Amino acid sequence: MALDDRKLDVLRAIVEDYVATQEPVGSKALVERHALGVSPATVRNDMAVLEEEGYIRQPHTSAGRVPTDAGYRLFVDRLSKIKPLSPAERRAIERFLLGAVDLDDVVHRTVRLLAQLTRQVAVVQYPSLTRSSVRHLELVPLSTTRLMLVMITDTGRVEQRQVDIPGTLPADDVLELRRLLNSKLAGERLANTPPLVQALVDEATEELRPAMTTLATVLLETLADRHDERLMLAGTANLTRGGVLDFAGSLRPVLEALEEEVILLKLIGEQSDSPRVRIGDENEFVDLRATSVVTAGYGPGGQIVGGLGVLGPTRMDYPGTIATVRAVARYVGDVLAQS
Amino acid sequence: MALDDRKLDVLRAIVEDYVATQEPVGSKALVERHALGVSPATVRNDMAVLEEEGYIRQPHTSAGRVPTDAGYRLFVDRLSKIKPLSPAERRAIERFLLGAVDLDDVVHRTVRLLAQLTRQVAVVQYPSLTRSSVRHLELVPLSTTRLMLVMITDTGRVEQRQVDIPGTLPADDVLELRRLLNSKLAGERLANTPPLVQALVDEATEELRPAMTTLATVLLETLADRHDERLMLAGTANLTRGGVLDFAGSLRPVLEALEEEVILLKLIGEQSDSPRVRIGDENEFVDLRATSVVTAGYGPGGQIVGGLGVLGPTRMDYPGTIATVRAVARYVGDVLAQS
DNA sequence: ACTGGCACTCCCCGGTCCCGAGTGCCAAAC
DNA sequence: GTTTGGCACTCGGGACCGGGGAGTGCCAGT
Repeated sequence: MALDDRKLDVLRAIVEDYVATQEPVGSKALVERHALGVSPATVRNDMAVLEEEGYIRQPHTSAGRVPTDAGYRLFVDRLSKIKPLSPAERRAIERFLLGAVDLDDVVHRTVRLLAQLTRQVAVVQYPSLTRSSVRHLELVPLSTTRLMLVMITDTGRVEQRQVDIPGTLPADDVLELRRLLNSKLAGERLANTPPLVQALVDEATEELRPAMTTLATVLLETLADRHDERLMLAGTANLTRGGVLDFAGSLRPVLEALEEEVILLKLIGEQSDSPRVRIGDENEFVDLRATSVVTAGYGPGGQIVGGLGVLGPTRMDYPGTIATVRAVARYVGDVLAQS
Repeated sequence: MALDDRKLDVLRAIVEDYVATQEPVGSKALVERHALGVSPATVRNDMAVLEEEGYIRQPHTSAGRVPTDAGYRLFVDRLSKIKPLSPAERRAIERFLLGAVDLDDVVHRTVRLLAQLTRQVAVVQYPSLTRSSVRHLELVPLSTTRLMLVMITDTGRVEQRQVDIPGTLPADDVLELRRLLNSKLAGERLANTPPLVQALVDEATEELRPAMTTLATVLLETLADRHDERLMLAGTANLTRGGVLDFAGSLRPVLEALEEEVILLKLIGEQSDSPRVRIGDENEFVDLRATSVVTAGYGPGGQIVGGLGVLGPTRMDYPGTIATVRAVARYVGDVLAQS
């Protein structure tokens, strides 16, 4: 059976009421709170259809209805308009992010801002190294056989590694190594550097070859392993709002999933510009089947360099959350662009 | 009334049993599990005294006894010997920390290790800037009017700031600025730098003065404001072990306190070498009155540069936790020393 | 000083009952 | 055909109750 407009209205009303009250909503309460223009009995018939179609369900016989994941999905896709943020909210975001002094500070402020605005758990990924470009490479001699390699990217990330050089290295050679590294790599996207790094090794003079080889190894490792990706979390306390009841039984698995960076990176990685919503069991991680995740990519000038998002109970304010995530992602992109 | 040895034994037994079982312990169970050599009735008399003295209490009439905060305190101070860690544990710590590639990685691994070993919430403070020394300062030109100032410390911290220079700055001047900064500041403890920075400004030539002044401002800000201190958290999921029951009613306030970096910094800041234990309401933060905190300072070669610790229910395994915190703090100090 | 005995207290657990919200269905009305 | 009012029914949740049991405090005896 196709769902006519009124049934969709009923579904929307159920979602909105349930999100607001956190209690199963009955037919009578529905007609009282919303101007549906029909009687409770009619609403009951509609509800029966909606239930048959899998959009709502009863926690137990003779309780009100609660949206299913499919119901939320339909609501998000077709029934809700993204609320524009109020000018006050926009100003708050802007003011909060503009004071940041470095990338850590940007990420830190962003994640707290997101958690505060959405009243949920927020996650922000640092700009991915492979999607950044080299701005500058620096070599700092620590001893005659040891260097610190510092890489600064255009997204503000600074990576440092200690490198043990085979044999000793005169100061002039260090300068020459630095010059070579920067002339070849500065401005390049890190994803493109492996062949360039190899070329540096191949072209190095006899004296510099061993040191350059070591440096190359370290550089490539930096890109290859999991150090590429970092992230920051905030707002876990928000999981306990509205009683622990939100999370069927226990929020333990959710907290555990939040500690697994691999999981979080999968959630917020590979994003597009506009927010993506995963509802309940659309999520690939079983521990998060009671939660919904709203994520978006961010980056300077439309180019995506990282992801961010929030996580909360499936019973969440989707329009508001989506609007906030989108707005914050954009502002973060702007902040990164101007630095 | 003074507490004779047997009463202290009884208290110790109560603490140990309660920590193990998480249930109020009665006189009968006590004589069964511990070789006290007396009858339950005698133990009951002792318990009555211990209760009168405020070391234990009954949740309700005719339940077993539970240690009070004062009871735990006495236990920690006089009744428990620090368990030495097993060789296997020591090896695990060592292996886990040795693979770290940079400071972020050290802190990250440390906090996860602590959380895992103690099965509680772990906090690790980054080495405090004011207690570190400058290893190197680098200036990277971003444009003709903008520099990035990168400061590398001996504890591995790397701080970066963007600096807008009044007027344009030739490449040679940048090199000269860098030379000046490093010659004056390299090797100095950051706490001692403010007068040195001022001297740099005073001694600067006409051309360099404006740029140097700006750089000085940024440097001093970096030390002054809260950016000095950072920290990392792990193991919040452990708060939910043993049911939510641990935390009288709700763990909400605890999670909220954990989000307040100011609170955490106060907890783990200003540490001495040996672990410090705060039990229940000894804690200055009301939100943490149901928790105990075990903290220690760490740093290379006995010099303290930061703090770390764990937080859990007052009902925790103090000897084990103290031993772990101490061992981890030492190993972190070693790792920092050799880098 | 320690112990065994004993009465007492009070939590916990299971069962029962009642209430109310909400439903499904049906026949009547529009 | 759709909507509506009526009505019987279901079931969760809270209140109430009563027995069992763990644990205690106290006392008299050794």
